[in-house]
Amino acid sequence: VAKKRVTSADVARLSGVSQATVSYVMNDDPRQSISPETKQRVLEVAAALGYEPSAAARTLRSGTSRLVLVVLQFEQVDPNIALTLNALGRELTSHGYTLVWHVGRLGALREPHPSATLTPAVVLTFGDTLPQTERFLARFGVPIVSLGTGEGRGRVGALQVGYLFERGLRQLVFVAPERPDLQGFALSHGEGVRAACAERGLEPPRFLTLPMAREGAREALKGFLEVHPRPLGLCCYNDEVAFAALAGLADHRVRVPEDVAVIGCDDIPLAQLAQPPLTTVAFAGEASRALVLENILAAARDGAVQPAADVPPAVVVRGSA
Amino acid sequence: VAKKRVTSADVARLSGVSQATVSYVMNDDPRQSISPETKQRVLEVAAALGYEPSAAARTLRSGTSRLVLVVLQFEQVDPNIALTLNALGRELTSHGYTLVWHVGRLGALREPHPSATLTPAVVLTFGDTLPQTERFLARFGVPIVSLGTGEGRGRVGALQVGYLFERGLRQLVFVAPERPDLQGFALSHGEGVRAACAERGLEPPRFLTLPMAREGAREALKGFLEVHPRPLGLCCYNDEVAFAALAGLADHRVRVPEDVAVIGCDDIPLAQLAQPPLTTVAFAGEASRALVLENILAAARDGAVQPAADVPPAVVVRGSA
DNA sequence: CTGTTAGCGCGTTCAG
DNA sequence: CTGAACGCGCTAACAG
Repeated sequence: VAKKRVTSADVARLSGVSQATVSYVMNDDPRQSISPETKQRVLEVAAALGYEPSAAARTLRSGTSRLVLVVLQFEQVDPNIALTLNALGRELTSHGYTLVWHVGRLGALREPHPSATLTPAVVLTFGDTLPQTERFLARFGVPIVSLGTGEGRGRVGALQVGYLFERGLRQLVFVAPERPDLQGFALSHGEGVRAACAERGLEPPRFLTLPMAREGAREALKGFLEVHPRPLGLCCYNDEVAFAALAGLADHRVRVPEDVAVIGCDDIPLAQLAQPPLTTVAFAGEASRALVLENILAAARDGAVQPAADVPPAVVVRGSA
Repeated sequence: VAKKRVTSADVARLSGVSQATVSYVMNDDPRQSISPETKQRVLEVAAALGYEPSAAARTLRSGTSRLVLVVLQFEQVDPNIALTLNALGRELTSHGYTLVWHVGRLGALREPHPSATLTPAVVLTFGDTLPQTERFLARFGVPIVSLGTGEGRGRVGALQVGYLFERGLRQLVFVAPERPDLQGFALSHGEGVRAACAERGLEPPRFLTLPMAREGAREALKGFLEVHPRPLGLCCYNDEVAFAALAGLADHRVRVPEDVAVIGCDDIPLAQLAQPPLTTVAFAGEASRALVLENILAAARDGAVQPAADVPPAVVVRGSA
């Protein structure tokens, strides 16, 4: 059922002009002057035929596509990241670019980077690009724009410690998730917590890894609570982990925040619906989005690689700490 | 800084063969017999040069890319959907396809469908494709594979009602989210609830729309609870809405499940961590994934449009109902 | 000014 | 295993 594509040649023939003219009209080429009548006619024919220029041919010729690829090396997509990317996608659309996502870990496997199949104008990452991938992209002149870095996570640790310290907590814990796709970020977050504790003369934070299954979280917490005296302050890697902590604590009838204070990170939409409402750290994404957009467009134009946008996190105080 | 791309012609020249041979070797063309030595040599040269075939040229020539585009018309990505798509993506990769996501509503706007820029081999949807989009894709011979339909949501309603009915609840409520990107699905879900109630001779379900902000949820619930006698059974559109309901109920000191029973849908990872653990409806995704994969590959090969895969939902009993 | 001709970009594929 | 045409749109050079 091979429907033959409508090509610019078809449009040219039916409107009685040359292919070149069609191209000029379709792209509003400023270096050419086309009479209004011709322009009109070409556009009408194109619309009537449902002509849509072939992205492949266009990319082949111009050497670059109008695609922006964001690589999310996670198993799931953080709601806030989804929201931000959505907004970014809309803005890019209005600039003629299309934002697509590639979700999932890549690396160890022998497969080519998705950008090989996509030839995007720009690749967006979260500062978690492997060196080999960077080289790969550099070879093809695909600029990388970073949306965030491990550094951000480090600062989160400091904020969490600072807040809990002010609340009078002296015994702190870094709670990490089991998810392997997050270990890199978790490491730098944990490091931030450790450094902040040292800075305040607190003893080094304990490290606790919590499964996301309720029973698992309960068990892991049980052993931990038996060994460590309260009050305790839990610096959670993110809000999901904080939910697991909250659930486990509830199962052990531990009072939050009196006996154990819990602070998360990311401020996911469900955070405010936790029991008690989750105190957490939020990234003020809005402020920097314009900057990110600028970076992307600049990179798409002249391949300039900009530094990562700076997103300052801040504590959102609710009931859990 | 224009690095010149390595082309198949370069590889051909350096390995002393024709471009055609390079192509045959790279694609392992079964209709050609290439001597092992030649093959070896070509592959070595290609590797040494870092040759990567141009996706654009390939697409242009063969008329189809190795891309699979999934269109998610939501603002956020349901964790289970993310997990499923991730697994699917890995499987597709091993078949030489690349799965990319386009997230966000499209439609009313004048922008072209992302597939115009991507020329994917297949488009994946959730049965929420607009007729105009379908026509658009049909014109270019891009097959659509559906990963789910509104029907599925209808069946969810029946399951929720059935379960609550067995638990002795007679006064049921359908709780919808405010998110505009979900109204279509919510409608068919609500319809399922209504039908199931009618079938059992219950009075028609009330409809309640709940904001995702805690205060909003509390307020909305307050008015509702004043008017309606308990016990009440809440059929929630999804687990997020159920969390909002749970939070609001907790704020009003309503006992769950004794006074108000709450059942969600989707079984998101956080569901088991709710207070109390959330009873919900889960889709047994695993079973059907192989089928979906088959559908996609078949569609990519010969453009066959298969019926939507059948995913049977089931109740997961926990503490909230 | 208005529009045309012709070649390019790169991998695929058919007839030798 | 090769030569050469081909897919489709872009654009420099050129003609009316």
